[in-house]
Amino acid sequence: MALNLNQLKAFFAVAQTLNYTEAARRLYVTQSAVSHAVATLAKSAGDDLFGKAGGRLALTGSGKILYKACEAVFYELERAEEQIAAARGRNTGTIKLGATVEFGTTLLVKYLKGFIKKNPGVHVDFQFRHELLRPLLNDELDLVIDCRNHKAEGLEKTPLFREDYAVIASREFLRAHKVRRPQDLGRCPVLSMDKAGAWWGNFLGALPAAERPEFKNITELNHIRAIINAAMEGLGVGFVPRYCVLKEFKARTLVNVFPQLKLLEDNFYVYQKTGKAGLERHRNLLGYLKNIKTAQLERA
Amino acid sequence: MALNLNQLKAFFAVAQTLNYTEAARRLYVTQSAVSHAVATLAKSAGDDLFGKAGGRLALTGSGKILYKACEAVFYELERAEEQIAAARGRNTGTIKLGATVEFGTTLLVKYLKGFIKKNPGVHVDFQFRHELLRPLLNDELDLVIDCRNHKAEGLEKTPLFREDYAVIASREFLRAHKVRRPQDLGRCPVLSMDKAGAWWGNFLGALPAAERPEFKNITELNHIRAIINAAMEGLGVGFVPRYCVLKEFKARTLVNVFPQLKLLEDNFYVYQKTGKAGLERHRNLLGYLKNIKTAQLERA
DNA sequence: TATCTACCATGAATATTATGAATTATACTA
DNA sequence: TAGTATAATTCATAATATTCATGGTAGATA
Repeated sequence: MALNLNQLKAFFAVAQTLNYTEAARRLYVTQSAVSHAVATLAKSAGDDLFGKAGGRLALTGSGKILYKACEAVFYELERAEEQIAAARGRNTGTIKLGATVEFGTTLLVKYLKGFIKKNPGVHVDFQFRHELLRPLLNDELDLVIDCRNHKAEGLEKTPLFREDYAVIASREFLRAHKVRRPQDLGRCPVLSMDKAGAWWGNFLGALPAAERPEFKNITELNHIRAIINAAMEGLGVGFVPRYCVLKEFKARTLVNVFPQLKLLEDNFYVYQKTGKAGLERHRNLLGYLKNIKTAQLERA
Repeated sequence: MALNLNQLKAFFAVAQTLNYTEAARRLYVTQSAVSHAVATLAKSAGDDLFGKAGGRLALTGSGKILYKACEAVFYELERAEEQIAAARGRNTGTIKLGATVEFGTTLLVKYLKGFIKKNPGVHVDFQFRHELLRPLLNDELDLVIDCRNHKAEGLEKTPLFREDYAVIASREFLRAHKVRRPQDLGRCPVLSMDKAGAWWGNFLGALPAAERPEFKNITELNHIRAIINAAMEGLGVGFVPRYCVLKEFKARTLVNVFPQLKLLEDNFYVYQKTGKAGLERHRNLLGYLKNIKTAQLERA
């Protein structure tokens, strides 16, 4: 079994994407090259590495064993590479950083300016989307900032800071719908990230069962900025992280509907694969991110 | 830094031998190939991996970092390779087993017949020498059985069994030298593995200080079998593990000089690099070896 | 069922990379 | 200073990886 890093890389990419064509794209070679590489590797391993389960590509038992080894091997080599550079006074490497759309576009890019300046050798790429877990798991992203609670094998989670939420609406809307108490929202159009209304969970959870409104009219909007704008237009009440609407509160274009209500808070976490947690550039970025305080966010 | 396993292997071999020519021999390629490989690797790492300290080759800082990574990487890959084979019902791989000369040649080879039969896929190579630690550390040996106490970074030690020693001499010799008590050995020719007489340490340590003989006449012989044969020829008194001379005692060609004396015992240990301890073939062999009881050795 | 479409496998040609033989360079030794 | 052991070079060649062009297959679509 004369192993070979190129073949292992090809195998690893296929294993992560479960798609030869996509793996080839990721490696900047042709699909044929990947196919050849994996075939040769399988031959020298003496066993097929991929099989087909219901039309889909899937790792065989041997494939799974090799995949684990590849993870360890590549992370180990990456670590060594970085250390060698670091020992010579250079920090290097790329961090593919993921975050939710609103947080990323409005705050993260601004706040990270300092980190990027401090670490000129480290390149940071951004991906702002709602789906963050899968890209993290198959190495499309290295580091992810999310307020959702993920659990997965080999994933490391670091708490960052707390965000609190606010119920928002325009002045006119409130007047028109006569909103006084939480129950009143039952008869209002409600803006939510999801049709089921789970998005409002933190709000509902903060209320005694008797006072919980039952939403009749939910409008789905898959971006927080869209919810904010819709609320300003008087299309409904929204529920968003407070840091997103500080300006609007100040400009009085939006109202914090229940300012006295103590809402359950969500925690922002940084997620990364355990194997990557040892990377210096990851540790540096994490250290930087940990200094983010909600206050600073509000100032930003 | 486009790494490559061949280059890493070349580098690793050079790092272990600190000699390009020797590394080449080990990899079954020419010195030129190794030189090329390491040079290319160094270029892509952006730093020299070896430097010369007083004419001797030595790892640079970057080299040391890479060496650590290589260790992890190669052991990881080897483990994967073995697991893949094992998952398909085959046990494979080679174990380079080291032991002291006398123990290895007389007992180990016999006793391991069972293991070799049970594990047809696993190949065992033997190296019986006195110097076992260094070959173990630079991977010339995978597993070493030794009664000496070694301590080194990243080395794992498993106790096997105890051996006890005996002072031996021929009947004629004892008569001629009138040996009755330990002190009498001071005026006898003494057979030892080392000129300094440290070999007899366990014997001397078993005696109260007052009864300790001071050897005047030490003959160095670097094989236990040689000591035994010399003792039989009447060239001196020897000090050897009891299991080596059971036959001679029975045939009355040698005498157990102080049978009543409770000699300090030495423990036999199996040593292996920590990284290799996870290998299945290692675990199997260790399990087999642990079943060795002194009694069985005597029967063998 | 015929026809797409999105995949992956294969074979031959080509580009790239590793290796070996021979030689030169270097450093230590006597 | 020559002698020895070792590493670096150079250049030709062998081995390997990659591409290009093509064929095959399974699932989806009409």
